[in-house]
Amino acid sequence: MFKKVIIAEDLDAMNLGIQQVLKDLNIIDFQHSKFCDEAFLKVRAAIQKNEPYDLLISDLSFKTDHRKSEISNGDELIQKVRELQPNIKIIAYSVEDKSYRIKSLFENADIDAFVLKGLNSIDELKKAINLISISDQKFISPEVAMALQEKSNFEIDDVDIKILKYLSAGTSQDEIIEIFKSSNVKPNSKSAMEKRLSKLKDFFKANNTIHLVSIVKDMGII
Amino acid sequence: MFKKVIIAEDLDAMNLGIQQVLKDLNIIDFQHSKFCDEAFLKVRAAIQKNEPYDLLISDLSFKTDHRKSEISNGDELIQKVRELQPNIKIIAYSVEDKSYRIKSLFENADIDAFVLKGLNSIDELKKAINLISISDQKFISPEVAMALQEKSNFEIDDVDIKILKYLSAGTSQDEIIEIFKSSNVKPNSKSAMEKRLSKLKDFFKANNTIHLVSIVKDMGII
DNA sequence: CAGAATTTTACGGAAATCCATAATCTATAA
DNA sequence: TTATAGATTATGGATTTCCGTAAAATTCTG
Repeated sequence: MFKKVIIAEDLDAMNLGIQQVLKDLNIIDFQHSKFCDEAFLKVRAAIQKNEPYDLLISDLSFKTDHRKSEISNGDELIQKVRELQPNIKIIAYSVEDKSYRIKSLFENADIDAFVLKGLNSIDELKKAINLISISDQKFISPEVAMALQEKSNFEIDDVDIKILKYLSAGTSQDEIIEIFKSSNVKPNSKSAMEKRLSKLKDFFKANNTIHLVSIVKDMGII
Repeated sequence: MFKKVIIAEDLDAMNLGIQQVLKDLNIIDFQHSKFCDEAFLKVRAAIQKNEPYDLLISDLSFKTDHRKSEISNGDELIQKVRELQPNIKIIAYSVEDKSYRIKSLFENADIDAFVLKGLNSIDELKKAINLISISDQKFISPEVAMALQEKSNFEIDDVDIKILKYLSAGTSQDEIIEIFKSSNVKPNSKSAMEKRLSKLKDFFKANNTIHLVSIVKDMGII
């Protein structure tokens, strides 16, 4: 079982719940941070003291603070911790249920478990901790398990995301083309833009561009 | 101090935190529901048994369940409980920080306190409970206190919301007009629609309709 | 290198939206 | 009743988006 755990979670009420879980599992050496930056510093300090954490439980979304922070969300924190300490086990514990993001956490940050905050998440969190403490298996909440199976034949690339972000920020298609041209983004013709949008609308089953932006916003893609 | 409390909160980890607060305040008679419908039924049952609750602490957003539910979110629950039992005290406890929605809770559902889930929300929750238990004062988390001051000279009415919702669902302006006509919504001409949209875009400083929908989605208005 | 396949770009007409102006309707007060 | 202000609707033209077709460019393949 894990000996030393760090929790990154901003909501204090939620923190209490997680700590209860750890106590139930007889894990007594744990610390928590309400800020990503702080959590990262603690991880680094622990390594330098040669007493590294062996488990990170991190939320994904954090309240944006008045003070400027290096790391603004859980995804980034997880990514940086993984780079710093490749052997640490990481559990993402979040209400985020969009397969796109969950998939990316497993693929890019190589997390060990994804537990969906929900009606029975405390049990799942316990299960996840137990499982990954004794093996290298991955744990994922059943409600979102299919997220990993879903392989979309259609890949959304960075340019697509860029276009969608510009659109949702009120930029017209022509303006986006101008921006792309002046910043040397590869396909930058009116036709290419229209074709991309058409594909996106097709893929997301959107009736029009407003609908498309609305959908991808809901999905957390932008 | 309150004698009998009901909590409506779906996330179990969060529930633990709230229950800890109540215990700290020596409130022992409390129940919680993970579903809005269930919470409402409990409130009604308590009234019929002549042992009504004197405090409701409710989250705003709930996981949508597979089973169809009458009441789908905290706003509706609060509204219905307020109608059923006008003298009950109500605390909304949520991460929602959009002034539009908070304002509406105080004005339409006459809630007694709004506590923002955050870094120090447990203290605030205690303060809120203490305050409204001994007086009829309102409590609101300092982070969002200005929400109530903000008086917008421009009123967004139900038709505006309806239009924005239809737009974000992929309905074209012409289609919305048809829908309005066949359901006898008052202003239902192309011009009226365009004028409304123009005012909304002006008010929200949106460049175009995509931008507008994007903004109001971010603000939680739709 | 030649040819094929794919991607990018160009073009044009249809449709939708945007925007300003004017006409019509409605309610209220003199 | 009539005048007037405000709201609703109508109209038309400019702009933008939509969508299909086709040319041009690039990449892939043998």
